[in-house]
Amino acid sequence: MPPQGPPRRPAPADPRPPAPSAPALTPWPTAPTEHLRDDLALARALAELAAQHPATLGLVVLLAAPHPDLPREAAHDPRKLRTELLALAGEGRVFILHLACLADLRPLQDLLTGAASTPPYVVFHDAHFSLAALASLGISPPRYGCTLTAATLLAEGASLRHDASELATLVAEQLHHGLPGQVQQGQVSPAIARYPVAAAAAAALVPLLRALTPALRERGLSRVYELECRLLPSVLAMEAAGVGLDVPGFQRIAASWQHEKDTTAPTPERLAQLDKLISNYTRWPVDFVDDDGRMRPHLHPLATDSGRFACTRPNLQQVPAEHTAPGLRACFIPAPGNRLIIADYAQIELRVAAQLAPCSAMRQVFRDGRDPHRATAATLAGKPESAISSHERKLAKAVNFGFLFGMGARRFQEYALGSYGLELDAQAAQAARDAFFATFPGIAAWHRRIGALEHRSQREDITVHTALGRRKRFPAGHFSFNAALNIPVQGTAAEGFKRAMIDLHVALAAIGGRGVLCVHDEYLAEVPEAAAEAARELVQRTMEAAMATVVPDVPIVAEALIASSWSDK
DNA sequence: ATGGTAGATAGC
DNA sequence: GAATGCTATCTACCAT
Repeated sequence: MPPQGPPRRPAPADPRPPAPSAPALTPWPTAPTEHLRDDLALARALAELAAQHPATLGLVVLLAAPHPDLPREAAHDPRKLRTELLALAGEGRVFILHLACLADLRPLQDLLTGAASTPPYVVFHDAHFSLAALASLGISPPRYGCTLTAATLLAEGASLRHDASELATLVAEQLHHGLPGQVQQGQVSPAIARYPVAAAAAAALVPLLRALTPALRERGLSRVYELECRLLPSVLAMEAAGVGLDVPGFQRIAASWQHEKDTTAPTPERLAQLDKLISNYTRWPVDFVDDDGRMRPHLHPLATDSGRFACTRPNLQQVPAEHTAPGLRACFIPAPGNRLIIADYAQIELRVAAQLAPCSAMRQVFRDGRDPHRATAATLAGKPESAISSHERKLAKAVNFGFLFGMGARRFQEYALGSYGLELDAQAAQAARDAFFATFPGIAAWHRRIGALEHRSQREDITVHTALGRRKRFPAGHFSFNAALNIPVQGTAAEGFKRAMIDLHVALAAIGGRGVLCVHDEYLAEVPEAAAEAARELVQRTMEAAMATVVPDVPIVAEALIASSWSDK
């Protein structure tokens, strides 16, 4: 049961001395382990457990050994491997369920879903992983917690330091690596070999979460912990749904890149771009398209410091847009008889920044239904907003996005040229920066406040947080002004988006639709043709309402449209 | 061979 | 005083 996250970028050097080496996994008394190898034993044991009305259970999933020809990165994938053992702990007892010997899992289903009474609270170490494994057994516990989620949030984006968090990490490490005695070739399976560790971990999970919960509360992390737990069913459903790919169309596009490279003598820049496209995407149909023509990337809701999702295998959050690779997004399509709903937020980062800074001028722009780019352009050009040309607005858009998160005038020159094709001299760049801060004084004050942390950061840790309390800690000497501006904004937007995902999962199911992809502030769903217009409005309203709960003082606008592919506008 | 890092480039 | 940020993945390179 390793943590399921993607490979993280290398952690920044931690200035503190290394943590003492992990103690052996013996802080928890291990109850005698009871093996359940037949349906009768399972039914009897779980009936005893249920009779005691255990409020809280610990549950650990061990997958079967991967087939030798399975790609290594799939070796811990609950979607690709069957579950071999469950370790279930509660009321001082630990059961090992040998699933290969069990034909009828209804007693487990009844216990975990509370068929007879209130469902128990099930503690996982990695709920995302464990719920995926249980889902493939047809079991979806409605009440659960997650020690990995708690530990990750308590780490605050820096290296794990909290004692209890180290315990959580230890559980995962032991499960992954700490085999008690090496597996002998041809003897027991790796899962069987690990059952003592799984049993100990299952017994540890309840006290572990009990230790972590007050820590979450003290750090103001309870709300974001609850959010991350409640989010998981929508993530699992989205991963299970995947998104349809027009494989022949995709292959035609890939072939056209190859053709262009051989035959058209492209510029060095275009050649580099073509090489990148070819190497990145040509193998996608082979590597990532399932037999039903759908791609099912792995979503990682907790893998980033900001709270945004990461996406891997493949990363569908960086599929080239129309201007980079014409026709590519057109290959992402709904199932037959369905339409796509494509929805995203309008200027979400500016709106969140207006909320958090706070900046009354920027809030007022949005409350008036005005355009923030025209507002900046008006200051810049000394004209009323109504008289702004499209060129002036284009410049102001670069100004707003560039300076919001602390870009300097010099860097802005390159940015304006590279991203917007605008040539500016140093004076014009500085004037643009001045105009931005003059238009939005609340933003300027916010930047000054964050800037003032710089010198404190030399000798003490600095922590910033999002609307729901997600924290990012910069260890002393490792402060980043720009990240301190950006992370609360990105993170707050991510939290509103995650709330929307929870609500959309429920709302779409009611009309036969389902979410298929999420890209930071963009949500893709597929819905039956006949429900498309109702779904479009539902998605738009749901997204706006959810974001408004974390950004209450600025109007939130989401735009949703009905489409036949991802490229439709 | 395997593993880690830097730099480039794609997305929002 | 200045300073966009957050990602994943590819290639090239260097180390073991």
